[in-house]
Amino acid sequence: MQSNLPHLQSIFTADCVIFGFNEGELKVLLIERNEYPFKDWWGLPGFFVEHNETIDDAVKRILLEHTGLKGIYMEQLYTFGDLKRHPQGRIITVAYYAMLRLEAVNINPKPSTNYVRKAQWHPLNNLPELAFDHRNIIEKSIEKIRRKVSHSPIAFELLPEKFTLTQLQQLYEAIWDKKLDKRNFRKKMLKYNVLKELDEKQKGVSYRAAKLYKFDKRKYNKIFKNELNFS
Amino acid sequence: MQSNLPHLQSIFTADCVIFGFNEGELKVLLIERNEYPFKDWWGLPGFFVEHNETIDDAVKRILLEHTGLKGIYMEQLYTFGDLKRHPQGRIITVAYYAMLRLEAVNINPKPSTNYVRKAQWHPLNNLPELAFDHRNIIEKSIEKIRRKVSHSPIAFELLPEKFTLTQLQQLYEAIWDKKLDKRNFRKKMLKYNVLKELDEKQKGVSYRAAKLYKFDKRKYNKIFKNELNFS
DNA sequence: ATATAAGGTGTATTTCTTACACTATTGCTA
DNA sequence: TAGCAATAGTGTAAGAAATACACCTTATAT
Repeated sequence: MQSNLPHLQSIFTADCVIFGFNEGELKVLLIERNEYPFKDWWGLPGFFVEHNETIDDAVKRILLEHTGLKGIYMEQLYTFGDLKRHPQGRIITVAYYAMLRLEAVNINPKPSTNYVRKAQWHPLNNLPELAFDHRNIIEKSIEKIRRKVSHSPIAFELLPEKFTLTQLQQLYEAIWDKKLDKRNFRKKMLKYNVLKELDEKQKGVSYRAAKLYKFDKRKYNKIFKNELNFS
Repeated sequence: MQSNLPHLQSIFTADCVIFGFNEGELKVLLIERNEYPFKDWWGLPGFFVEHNETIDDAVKRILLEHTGLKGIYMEQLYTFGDLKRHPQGRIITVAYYAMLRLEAVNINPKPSTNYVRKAQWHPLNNLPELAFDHRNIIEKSIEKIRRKVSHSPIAFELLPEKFTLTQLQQLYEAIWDKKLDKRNFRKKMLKYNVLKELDEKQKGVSYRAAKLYKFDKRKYNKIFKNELNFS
């Protein structure tokens, strides 16, 4: 191969769609922008990728700078490249998504970058108007997790470590936006044999407390080489 | 929103993974490169995206210039951005894939661009050494179509308009790289009710000729709002 | 003590999946 | 032209999974 080829640059951004689940609702983590374009608007955590970092690294760095979140595993979703999506020219963006335990993480109220004023969870069903094509990116993400949740146990990533079967069911209902049958749901979930029943009950509720369960990752890895079928 | 923002550029490429099916084998369309880097190597059809075209448009244009193929519907697969994937610097590439009826299309033996010497089908199980990270891109594509073929009838895109059930079965066997039971396969396929039996038989074979079938897209669209489950 | 609110449980029916082997048809060739 | 070679085409029984459906239990609050 010939050397001394011209060195080319590339300028593009990476955006993060971070899902959480709380009080029976799916939430998305948004930031309030402190810079043009779309100054003062809400949008996804996202920024330019540097020349010397992979996209995977960039998206982690950006999430950390914007929200304080660290060590989150994100998956690539899609690359958006409409000509009009960015006012400064055709800037493509590579979008990533992740699902996490909302109550197990701390959002930094004061981001480490001046480009962002603050980060905040917003219910998926009641989003503000968003910068760029971020609304569209979120919609694509939710379609993705709907497909993904059918054959892989990602839903557990959204729940606290110890959860009740009702919480688990509510999560599936929120993702699919439809009601499920309680008995059939439990039968199916328990049959997969990836839940570990704990000797512990819910606390602080004013009705009969439910048993708590844990997702048993070891059992899961043993039993399923490839894919489950939660649907 | 403030105007007079600086105008930014972006330099990146788009690559095409085009699958065909023929003689019981999956094939990929490769081009022989006529330019540095990787001059004389085989690789995927792919090139730089212009500033005034969407990625979707670019990938269509590039495929046409490299192979003569027109009007092919491609879906985005993934964006690859390793630091070392391109010798001219960190050039990311947005990969697309498509499946098509190999015998229904004509590959242009003389590409309309000087960057490419010729285009040719190669069996997936016997690929030459490839430029850049194109091997990796092809592997990701085959994983994608394996997942996709389980819940959507894309396999029909690879077959000639009229096909036998054995051909259909061989295609699924090639995609999943495993043998299927003939009786169960036929039962399941016919039950979905998206095949139309024709009054016609295979010709030119030296054994009992098989019935020909067509994929009935109208039936499909009527019956299934969302997804099938071919698995 | 009673009301409230959610937890927790089983069965019958239907549908889907799987495993499995022989006869039928056509063209070729000795 | 007999028969061989090669693939087409077909059914059933058993087990697994999906679905539809309603009532009693338990903890807390008043």
